[in-house]
Amino acid sequence: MTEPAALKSPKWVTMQDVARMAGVSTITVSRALRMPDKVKAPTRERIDAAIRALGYVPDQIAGSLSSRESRLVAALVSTMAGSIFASTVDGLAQALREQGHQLLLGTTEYSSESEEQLIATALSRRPDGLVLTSGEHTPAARQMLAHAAVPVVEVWDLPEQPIDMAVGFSNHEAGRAMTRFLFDTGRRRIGFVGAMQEGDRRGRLRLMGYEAALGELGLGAPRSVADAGIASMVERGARNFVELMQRWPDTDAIFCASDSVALGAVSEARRRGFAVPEQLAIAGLGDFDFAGEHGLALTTVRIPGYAIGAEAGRMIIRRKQGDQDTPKSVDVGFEIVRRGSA
Amino acid sequence: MTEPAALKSPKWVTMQDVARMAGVSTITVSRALRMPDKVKAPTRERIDAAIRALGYVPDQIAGSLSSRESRLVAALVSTMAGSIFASTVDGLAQALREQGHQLLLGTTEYSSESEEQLIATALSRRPDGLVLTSGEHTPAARQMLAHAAVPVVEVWDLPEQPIDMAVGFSNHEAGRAMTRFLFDTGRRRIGFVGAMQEGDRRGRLRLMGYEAALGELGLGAPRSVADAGIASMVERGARNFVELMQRWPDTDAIFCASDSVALGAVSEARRRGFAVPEQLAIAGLGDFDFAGEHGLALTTVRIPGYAIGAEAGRMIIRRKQGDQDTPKSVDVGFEIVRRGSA
DNA sequence: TTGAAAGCGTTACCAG
DNA sequence: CTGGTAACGCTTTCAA
Repeated sequence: MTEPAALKSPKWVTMQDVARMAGVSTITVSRALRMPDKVKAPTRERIDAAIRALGYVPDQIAGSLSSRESRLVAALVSTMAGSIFASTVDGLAQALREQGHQLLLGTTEYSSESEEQLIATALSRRPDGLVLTSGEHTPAARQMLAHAAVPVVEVWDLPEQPIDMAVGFSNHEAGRAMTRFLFDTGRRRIGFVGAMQEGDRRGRLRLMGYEAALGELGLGAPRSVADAGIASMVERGARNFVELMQRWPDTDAIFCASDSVALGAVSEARRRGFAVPEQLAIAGLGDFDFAGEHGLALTTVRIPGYAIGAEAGRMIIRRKQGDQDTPKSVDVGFEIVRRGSA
Repeated sequence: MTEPAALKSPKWVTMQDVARMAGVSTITVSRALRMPDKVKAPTRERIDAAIRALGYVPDQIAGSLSSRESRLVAALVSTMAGSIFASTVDGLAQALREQGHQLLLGTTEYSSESEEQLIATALSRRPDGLVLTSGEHTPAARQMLAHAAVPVVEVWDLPEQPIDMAVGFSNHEAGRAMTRFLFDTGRRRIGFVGAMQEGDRRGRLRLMGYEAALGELGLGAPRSVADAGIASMVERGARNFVELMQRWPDTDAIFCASDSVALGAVSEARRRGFAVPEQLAIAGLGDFDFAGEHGLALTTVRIPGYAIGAEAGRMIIRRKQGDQDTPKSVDVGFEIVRRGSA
């Protein structure tokens, strides 16, 4: 009850106020802010002085409504936990800021709403672009996005039928490449751990790449364990590892769907007395923070997550600026990084 | 060149269009959307039908300008990489969505702009609240925030002079508690690793807590190593570990400023043949993803990061709704979790 | 180089 | 329960 006035009228300084103080019209203030060259120096200086004196902060909401551009890009990710999208979001935020745009972040995992709902909520901000990490979309969602005519970038995968644009790599090839790498280091009884049954397109693709390599190399039937009901990837890695070794005790190498899964597998393996990598090679995918040489020293498939985010941001901006030949699909590739675990 | 029209006029369906189709005025559509009870059922149904038929998505920009509420909360974090704020952002996003709000995320680390600039940019969206992770603020920044009269929540710390509200824990107490815990498990020559010289208030506080405990327990002079120029926390942990053991070879326990630092220290220690925890106990802080029992099994100070984010979101909403007695400061506490490393 | 007027799409405020 | 009218704070467009 001490400051009802402040609550009732958190009155922002408006462009009008600045204009009055500087003795010009609002449009001139607007110009001084956005195209300083088009305003005579003395005028501009008076305006700048007024802005500082009043502590004026432009109202982007009004600006956006008027100019019909929000300078906002929305990104929808499952979770930030688990390291997967952390650097991608960093890269995206960075690229956007460099271009004077901001990031609207939505997380989907703990949400009961459908993807359509989430997309609709994002679209209600009239973003200049949308970054999607999910990989699979309902026809309704696709239609909604087409209808909105907003640049869309799908990341961390290269869908055959991208909604609009995509920045990522071939998860299938990555799975195949690591399997072949393990083969090249002498392993012959290679298992796979950590893909989920459903809603995990990327994991499934990695698994399929692994299976393809197995076939090409004549390594026999796949040894893979998947499951649904486990919360964390690390725990999944630990549990699936145990199951895999029970079913195929002579396994000499395990490729994990991600570094988080690999962390669980490596930890459980060491706990159970397996010598990693001598007795059992374990490899991951992602090259997450903790996998580096100063940390777990995990042999992994490095994915340039930061670059994915940055490129996605740039593509949206370019498209927005009317660039006709923005690439539809950018393959950032991957790289096998051999460290201590395989 | 196939659809220049679509590019030139990504014409959004407006409330006007819906109103026309349903044979009502726009304000009735608006009401049907926001207060369905205040609209007669048949009318509402016609409106809903029109909305679906036209694929209408409300324009929050216009709505915000008119209602003077953005339903947007801005969060400024240093980076998403490094696991620290991942679950806090998840918690925040989740709490906000439950209340019909969205998250505007800004990262500061790779930015050359000052905090003032970043805050100003955020404020230009007229957010309903601001979540700050930095810990230290220039007088200009504080003034700007005061001027804006926007709810502000500082997280992961409990400043003595919060700008407005705070959700966190005592970093000093946490440092003290872990040091005492190490003492209780029999360690007497305890080192500290991983605080930066500057711009790292929380790390400094943990170090001070460690030093305080040392004094109280009569454990002699601090053994701490800090440095500035290392990129990743994991690498810092590895490097500082080496330096610490060179200067004080008889050290029998190390408390690390964060789990990332601890990961580096543990890894380097094992690489150099130290038996962890028998010969050398190593503890971290944070209870990050990778530190769990299925992973590194790191003894650590668990910080409820998700809860911090969720509570911050709720506080902003409550404040916005005019709750007079929103707590100024919420201590979420911490908890020592003993696992394999100490 | 500057300005006046007309929106942008929605919601607040009053009427009916 | 429904609607008319006037904002909201800025940018666009057209003139001067």
